[in-house]
Amino acid sequence: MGKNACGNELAPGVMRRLPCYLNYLKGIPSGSGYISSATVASALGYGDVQVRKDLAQISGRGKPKMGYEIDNLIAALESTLGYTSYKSAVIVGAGKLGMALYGYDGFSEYGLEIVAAFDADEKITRDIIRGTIYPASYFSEYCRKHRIDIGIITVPRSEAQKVCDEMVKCGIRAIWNFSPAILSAPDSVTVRNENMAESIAVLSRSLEEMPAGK
Amino acid sequence: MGKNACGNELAPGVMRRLPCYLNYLKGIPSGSGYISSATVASALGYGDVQVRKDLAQISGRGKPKMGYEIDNLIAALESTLGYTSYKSAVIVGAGKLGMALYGYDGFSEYGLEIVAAFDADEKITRDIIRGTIYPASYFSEYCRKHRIDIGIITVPRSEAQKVCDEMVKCGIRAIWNFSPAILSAPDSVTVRNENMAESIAVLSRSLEEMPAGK
DNA sequence: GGTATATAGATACTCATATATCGATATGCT
DNA sequence: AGCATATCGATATATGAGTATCTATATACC
Repeated sequence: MGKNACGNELAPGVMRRLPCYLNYLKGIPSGSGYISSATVASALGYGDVQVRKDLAQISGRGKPKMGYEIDNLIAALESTLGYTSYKSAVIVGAGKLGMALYGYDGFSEYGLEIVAAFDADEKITRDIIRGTIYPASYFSEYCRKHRIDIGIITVPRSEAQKVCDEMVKCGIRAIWNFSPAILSAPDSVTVRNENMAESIAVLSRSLEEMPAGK
Repeated sequence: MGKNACGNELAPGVMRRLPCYLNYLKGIPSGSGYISSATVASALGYGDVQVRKDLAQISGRGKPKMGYEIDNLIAALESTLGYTSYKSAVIVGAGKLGMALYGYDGFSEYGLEIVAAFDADEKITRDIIRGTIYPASYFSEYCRKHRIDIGIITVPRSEAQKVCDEMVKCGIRAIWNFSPAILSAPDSVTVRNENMAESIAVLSRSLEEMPAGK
C-alpha cells in the first residue's frame, strides 16, 4: 500500500468510473479469483488501457497472464471511494424526495447513515417512515450535539441557499444538493449537485436526435 | 437560427453547464434586457470565454457592449435542452424513491410528465399519492396503448436488467436508471444512470482529504 | 458626429484525458 | 526446463476541452 492509500487527487473521469468497477466486480460470484482488465473493459464499454490506468491509481499491481485479484480490487475501491468509513448525514427538507431519501436503507452500503431530518413546517414533526422529523429551528443545536459529516438539501430552490449557509455555519463541510438552486459556499466546503435537470435534458435530446428508433 | 436549431452534438461539459445557465437566468428579474458573458461567468464560477463559446453553440449572436438578450437566451436554452417538448414517462418500481419521483410535481418545468407507475408487488396496486400503481404484468399492454418516451427504473439492482429489457421491447428509447445496476441496452437506446454512488464517493473523499476544515 | 470603451467573436495555445503502440513478465503447457 | 502466450505497465500519440490573446463592432458619451 503505497502513496495512494489516501488523499490522492483523482481525476473526475476516474471518480466516475470507479463506482462502476466496484459495482461490476461485486456482481461477480465470489471466489472467482482473478479478472483481466480486458474483461472489465468490455463489460463496461471502456478501453482496456483505461481500466489498467484507473486501477493502477488505486490498487496494487496486477499479475501478467492472470489479471487483478478481485477481492483486492473490491477492497481497494471501497477504501478509495470512502465507502468503508462511517459518515453521518442530516436531511433538511422533508418533502417527498427528502422523505424518500430518509427512508432509503441502501446508503449504508456506502458507509452513509442519515441520522436526522428537519423541516421548516413544524406541523410535520412526527414519525413518518423511520425517524423523527425535527423542526428546522432545532437544526443548529442538533449539529452542535452530534458530529454531522454531510448535509443533504431537499428544500425548494428559494430556501436552498439559506439552508446551505446554515449548514456551513454549523460546521458541515460536505453538502449534497438536490434542489435546483446554484449554491455558493466557501471553498473549504464541497457541494455536490444532483443534477436532475441535466439528466432530463440528456434523455430529452436523445429522443429528438434519433427520430427513427430501431 | 442556423444549423444548430436541433440535432447538434453537444459535448458533455456543455450539457452540464447549460442547465446552470438556464437556472441562473431564470432567477433574474424579467425585463432586465441584456446580460454579459462576464456577468454570467462570475455568477457561476466559469470563465467568460467558456460562457461565450457555450452560448454560441445554442443561441443567436450577442451584441458588443450589450451582451445577450436574456429572454432569447432562456428560450434558446429551453429549446436546446428539450424542456419545451412534451415527454411522457413511466416509472417501474414503486418503492420509496419511485413514489417520491412519481409524486414530485417539479418535472413539468422540464416538459416531463410521469403518466403511470408499475410494481411487481400486486398488492400495492392502489392510489397512493396521485395516481394508480399498476401491476407489472400490465406494463407492456400499457405501453402499447400509450406513447411512452422515457422509462424510469427504480427497482432493486437484481430486477433492473429485466425491467430494462422489457422497456426496450416495448419501444422505449430513453431510460433513466436510478438502480445501482449496470444496464446493457442496444445503442439506439439512451441509458442515463443517476449516479448516487459517485456523489457519495465524491463527498466522502472530500471529507477525508481536508481533515482540518477551519 | 467623432471617439472611447465594453463586449462579443475568432484564433492560437495549453493542458488534460483517452487511445494506441511497444516492451516486460509471470504463468501454464509441452 | 524451456517456450509460447496472455496480460500488465510504460511510453508515445491523438483528441478534445478549456484558457488566453487578439480583433471587430455596436453603443454611449462628449
